[in-house]
Amino acid sequence: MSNETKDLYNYQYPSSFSLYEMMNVPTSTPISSYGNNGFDPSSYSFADCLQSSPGVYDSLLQKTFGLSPSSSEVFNSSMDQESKRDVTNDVAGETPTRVSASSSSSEADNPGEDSGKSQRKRELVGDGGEENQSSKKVGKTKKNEEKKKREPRVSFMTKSEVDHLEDGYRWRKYGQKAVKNSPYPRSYYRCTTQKCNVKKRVERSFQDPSIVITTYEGKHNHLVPSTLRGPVAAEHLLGHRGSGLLHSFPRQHQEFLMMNPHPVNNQSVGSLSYQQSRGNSSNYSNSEPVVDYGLLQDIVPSMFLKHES
DNA sequence: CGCCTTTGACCAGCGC
DNA sequence: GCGCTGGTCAAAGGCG
Repeated sequence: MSNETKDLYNYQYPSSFSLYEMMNVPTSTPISSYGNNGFDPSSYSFADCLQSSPGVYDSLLQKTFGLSPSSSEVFNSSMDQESKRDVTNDVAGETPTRVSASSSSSEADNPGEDSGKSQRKRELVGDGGEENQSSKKVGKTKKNEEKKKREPRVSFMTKSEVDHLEDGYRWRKYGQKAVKNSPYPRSYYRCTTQKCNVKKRVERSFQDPSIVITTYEGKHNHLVPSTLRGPVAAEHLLGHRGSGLLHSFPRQHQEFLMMNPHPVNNQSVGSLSYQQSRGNSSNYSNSEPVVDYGLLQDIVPSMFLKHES
């Protein structure tokens, strides 16, 4: 991998894209109708929204930076950075709910595999071979074999009394850690569906305990389980079948996204304006065939397609 | 009995 | 190299 990094948060995005457009939110729609969850798109930065979907993210990388998401480019999106950003930037005095996401080299080609770490662990526990005696030693050797790879991540900040938001999927908690500088622990969950390695972290903001920060990592490779714990059937909940990152989202966000299926008009939205003159957004002229719309269509179905026409 | 949470231990990455 | 921190494992126990 190269060491090149791109700061997508600080990148100067063209003003010809509206956050509302990307999220298919009618600008005239009052926030209160978004499911009463505090999910306010006007409070998001363009980059935040952009990165809320790896599909959007990848497409923009391609169009803006001319980079292929699957190439060797490395993006400056480590967990620490995003966590710090989420926690430190978003809470104090700002609109509480916000999304951010990051993407790095994906392991999506191996969705059913455990992480290298767990493989290593299993080898340790399993055969009891020569490696069984010194776990640390084994760890070092295994380390070189495969670098840790990260799935795309999406973070939400949601005002909620409960930590673990129902999203239609079944999760198993596999860890909990104390968070530095925070009295609230961080919980680690994994999708219980076999061969689905989607994970999520849930933590409470230490600055505003009413805010739950949920970070999803990976993409479900299956439908929403029919056996929901909640009273609402998953299919009904989501409104349509399919898989994708959208279905990793908390129900509130799904509802928010599903409630806004239509493209927006050209109204100005605070600092985020959707300009008529799309012609100057040459960066986004879709002369090249746009790659994977799977996630893209789930979240912002019309965004780039619209520009393609 | 199956599924889930809890929790201490372990490991990797990173900064100093 | 060392210490810190985030992330994960897996045994043990709880619960319906």
